[in-house]
Amino acid sequence: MKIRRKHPIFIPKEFLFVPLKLLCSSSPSPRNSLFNSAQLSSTGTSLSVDSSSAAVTESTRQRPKSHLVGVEGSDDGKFEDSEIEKFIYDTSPPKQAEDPVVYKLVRVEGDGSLVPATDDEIMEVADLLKDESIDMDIVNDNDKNMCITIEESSNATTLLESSGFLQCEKDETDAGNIDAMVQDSAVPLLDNSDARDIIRYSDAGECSNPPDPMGSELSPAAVSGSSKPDFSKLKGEICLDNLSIRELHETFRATFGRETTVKDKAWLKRRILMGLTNSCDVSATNFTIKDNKVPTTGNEGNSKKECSLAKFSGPVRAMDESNKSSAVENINYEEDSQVVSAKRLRSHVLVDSYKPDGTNQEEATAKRMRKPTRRYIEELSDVESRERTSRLTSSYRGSGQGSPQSYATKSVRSDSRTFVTRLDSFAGFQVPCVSRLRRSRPRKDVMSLMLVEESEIYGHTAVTNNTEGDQNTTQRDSGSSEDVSNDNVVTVPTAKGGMRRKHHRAWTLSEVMKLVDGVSRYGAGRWSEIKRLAFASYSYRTSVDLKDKWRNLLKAANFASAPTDLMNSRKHAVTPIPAPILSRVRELAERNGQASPSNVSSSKFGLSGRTPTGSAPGYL
DNA sequence: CTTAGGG
DNA sequence: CCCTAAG
Repeated sequence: MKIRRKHPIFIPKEFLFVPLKLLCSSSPSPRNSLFNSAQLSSTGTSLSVDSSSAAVTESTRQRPKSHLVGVEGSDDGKFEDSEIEKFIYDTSPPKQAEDPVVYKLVRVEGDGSLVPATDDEIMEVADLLKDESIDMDIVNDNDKNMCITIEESSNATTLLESSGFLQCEKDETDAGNIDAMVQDSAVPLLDNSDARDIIRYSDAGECSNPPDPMGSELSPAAVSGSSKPDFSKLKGEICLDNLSIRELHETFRATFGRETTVKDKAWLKRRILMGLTNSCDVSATNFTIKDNKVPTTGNEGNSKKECSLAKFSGPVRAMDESNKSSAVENINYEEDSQVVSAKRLRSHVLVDSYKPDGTNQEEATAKRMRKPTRRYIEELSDVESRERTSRLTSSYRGSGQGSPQSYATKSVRSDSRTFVTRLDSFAGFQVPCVSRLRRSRPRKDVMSLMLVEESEIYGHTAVTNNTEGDQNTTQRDSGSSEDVSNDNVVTVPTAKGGMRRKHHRAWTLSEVMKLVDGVSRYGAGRWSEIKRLAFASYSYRTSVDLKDKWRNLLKAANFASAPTDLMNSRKHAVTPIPAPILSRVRELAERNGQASPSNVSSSKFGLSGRTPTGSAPGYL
């Protein structure tokens, strides 16, 4: 048998696969009512808490903010839009002819209404599916248990990476294995020539899932119960509130094609509603971080969700995890999903394992703990690491630098296997905190600087004093700035065998000018002042940095004054500091009674007179 | 914490 | 640039 891997299918958020049966049942109610009742919105934000569980349960994972609705239904042809028909795969298996599942691709409008997808849109999605080499099997077996498998048939590595999806059945680092698998995997069913192939019906036998997925994993009731979903409950206005548990169960079965033993009415309702929207916005919308805190406490909704999620067994949890991962990744924090326990994704999820009392909460919590961040990982030796960490803790704490109290707990393996990096105090979440291990400066700086700095044109003094703008973690972080952390970080071998980080950020001319200006204004030595006033925007320059730079400038200035050749060579090579600036430096140095290192004797001696250089007299 | 100086 | 010793 072919080896197949379940994989989320990524569909633009505006799109939905909606079973016609549900979408446009012959009921009197408008076709949109169903979804409106579910508070479906194109952004998915209103689909809070419950959507997650629904999504998870359906096991059709996709990128947050995508909706993939999969519910059984039959086409009663209410959609007149002919183009949609193209998307319908109406050749249901012979045996299932009486009750085929027909999906339509629809677009979700901002107001939550559904609009039949146009040809272009269909193709778009189709291409999407195809590009990702995914195919989705919808198995409709005799028991009416729906089995949706999304399989990935190529380039697992890329996909996994891009989706933050964890390699489920394999070892994370085993790329080769993946490749091998990929080659073994099924040829995509998708064929550009026919979008309908995207959705395929097949017998249970074709389901690549482990044998007997239904029987073994579904509650007995599902098997023994009436073999055909009862859609009656789904017709017309959905008014779940008025339904009894019993009815809810019916509806549930109609919606998901299987039974549930859950007794929780509210839960059932949510599940049913959400099952229709099947959004994976879990983390994206619900896990928003506010004020550096994850609203877990006191938020019934969230905690409840957690519970729900926790209820699901392995596969589901894995997906949940991946969800989070990708969500996080959307904010652009690279990470290795390390859902260690991630099993394979399965379409048939065990909803039935849900228990209203929320027993496994800790498990969920534990799961959420892992939040890999590949960056800023210390590769220091244990010794140094410890040293540094302790240092950081103590100084940061006391200084009230205000950065989230999270510390790199460390470690990476060169083989790309990243491990836990940061643990945040709150909610056991690891917040993608981009604070650098920069000594004495863990806060916002990182952000603010990126925006300014490099943008400056060399030699141009136009220093956009962007105030300490606290560019919050929310925005940005995409292209531009990364460098700060990535590049410039050179590891220098230490005597003890450890490696220490060396952040090198070349001083731009404008910075130098600012520095000179600052010195002239506040005087050399008052680095903290200068830093605060003149370098407010250059948060990455510490007062020490300024001091060092000034020292270097002095050296350069005094050195450059005499030999021209050397100066030139240096100019081109290292720091092309314009003569005028050096002059000023010299002038200032002299004014401040600073002796240039290399010139000590001379200055000390013949300082009675003004410095020879034609420095602008009376500057200041 | 800020400076100053050495590495 | 980092580290540390001194106010």
